[in-house]
Amino acid sequence: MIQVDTESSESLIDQLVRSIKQAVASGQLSPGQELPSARQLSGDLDIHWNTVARAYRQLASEGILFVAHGRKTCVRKGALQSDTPKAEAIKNIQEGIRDILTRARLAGVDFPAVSMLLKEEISAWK
Amino acid sequence: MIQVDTESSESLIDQLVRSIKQAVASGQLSPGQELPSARQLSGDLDIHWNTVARAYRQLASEGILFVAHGRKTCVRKGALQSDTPKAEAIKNIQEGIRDILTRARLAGVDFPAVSMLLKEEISAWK
DNA sequence: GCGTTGTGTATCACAGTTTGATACAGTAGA
DNA sequence: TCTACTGTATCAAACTGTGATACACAACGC
Repeated sequence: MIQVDTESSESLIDQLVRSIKQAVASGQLSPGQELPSARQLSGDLDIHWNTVARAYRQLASEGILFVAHGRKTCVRKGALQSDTPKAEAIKNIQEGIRDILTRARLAGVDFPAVSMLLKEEISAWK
Repeated sequence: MIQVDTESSESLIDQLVRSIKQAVASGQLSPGQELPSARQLSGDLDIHWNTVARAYRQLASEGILFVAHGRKTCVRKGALQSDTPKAEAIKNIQEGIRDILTRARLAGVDFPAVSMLLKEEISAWK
């Protein structure tokens, strides 16, 4: 479920943060649910456990996870009740959309196709 | 038109590459059109000109720009006729979409709103 | 032709970031 | 309370991004 690619130019921590956020947003990880320990997950992914611990801490600072010394890490109840202002979030999403449209056009994929892909992804979402 | 943010965590080169790609994809820069020299653009953006030169080279390696020693840099004719396989491009776009849906859900923005934002961006595209 | 000016290229050095190693400290449960 | 398991803190090595600066090629005016 949670994956990283050692070859990617994106840092391991960023990949972990993104991957875990996606798991939470998609419902693969529910509020309250425990995550594997940093050491255990790092073993599965074949990276250093400190890297996982750092990703956990970053997600905690963003209000997604609950992390405490000596205890298991879990998804924060309320991870899905954002505290960031909507306007900013929307601006952020717009930037992402512009980026996708850029990639699509440069790759010769037309915009109706992108719309369709969005619809598909939405219905694939749990 | 081309902008960078020195405060951003994204590297200057990546920002430039993204920004220029967007300009090409949106038609603000047309195939054949000359870009400002690295030194000139760097002056406008208040960064080192070597950084701009590096972004130009990266875009050249991706087939977007035509760069040659001693000559002005321009948008490659055929920048919009991609040579990357469609299947790969679509996978790439899907990843981008998943990322946007993740951000939306975590920010409490619902999916119909995302669809609408996409429609808006598409119609705003030149 | 030839010099001047403008362009991108190459390479080195410094700074910041990412990752790994390892010692530490808190928690839970037998 | 002891053990096994959590996350935390901190230092060092490797890597990456950026800047400085010397170089080489092209265009243009004389």
